[in-house]
Amino acid sequence: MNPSPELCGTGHPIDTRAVAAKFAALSHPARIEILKCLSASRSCCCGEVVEHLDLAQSTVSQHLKILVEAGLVRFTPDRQRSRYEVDHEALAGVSASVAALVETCCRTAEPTS
Amino acid sequence: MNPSPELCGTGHPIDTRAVAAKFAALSHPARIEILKCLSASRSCCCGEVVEHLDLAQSTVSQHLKILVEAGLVRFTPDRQRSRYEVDHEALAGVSASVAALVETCCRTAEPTS
DNA sequence: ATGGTTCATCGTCGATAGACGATGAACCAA
DNA sequence: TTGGTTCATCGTCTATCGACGATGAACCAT
Repeated sequence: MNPSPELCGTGHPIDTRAVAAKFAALSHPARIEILKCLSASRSCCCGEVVEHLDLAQSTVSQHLKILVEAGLVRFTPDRQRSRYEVDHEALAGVSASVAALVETCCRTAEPTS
Repeated sequence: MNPSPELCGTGHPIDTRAVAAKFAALSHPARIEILKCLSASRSCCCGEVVEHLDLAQSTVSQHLKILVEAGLVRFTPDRQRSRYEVDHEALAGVSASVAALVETCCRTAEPTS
């Protein structure tokens, strides 16, 4: 699957699997909606997200877990509530990864950097 | 699933489903590897990609199809070959979508950096 | 025409995703 | 203690993903 960590020889690594994992976490509409919901309220408990999403509580909980495991959302237990908030730095990191990927794919030859 | 096209009320739309679809296309390591391979050679036929990827030809063909359907790769039949090349603009569009999402998710908090 | 490439598609198969309801733990209020 | 919340987890079910080999179409060669 991944014969070499560096395929195109541009001198820019880009951890393929890690990047793909981030994308996978963002590849479901509900999870993007959750991100927007979380950011709109700065932080939410699970129940608040459920109100916005028209999905069962267990389903939302699963999506939240996926986002947390992907490192895009921070989780803080708060009494019987659960605080979820966007990890802005991590999200910015994804943005940077995408930008790097795009740059790699547009720099069709010379090993810069 | 998607009760309103605009959830967080920031005035920034972001088509959730479309963005999620783009991410889904990028959510597999092989497809990212293919993108890097394509960009490294400017354009490839299917067989060239197969050489790089250690996957069956039919599998690679499927991945290429997914990328084409997602609008990230352009396809041009060329005799018995098939030319595949990265759609740089589309890829840049994904990058912009991510940036917009990040911005949306950070606007309610402090703009640290 | 014949044979060799290249590639997309089909059918299959196992694994995973994504949805749900049910359940139980942890917490609060009375 | 009792009862009501909130939430994570479990078990289940269906649908899709991702892999493969086989097949056939389209295209060179000779």
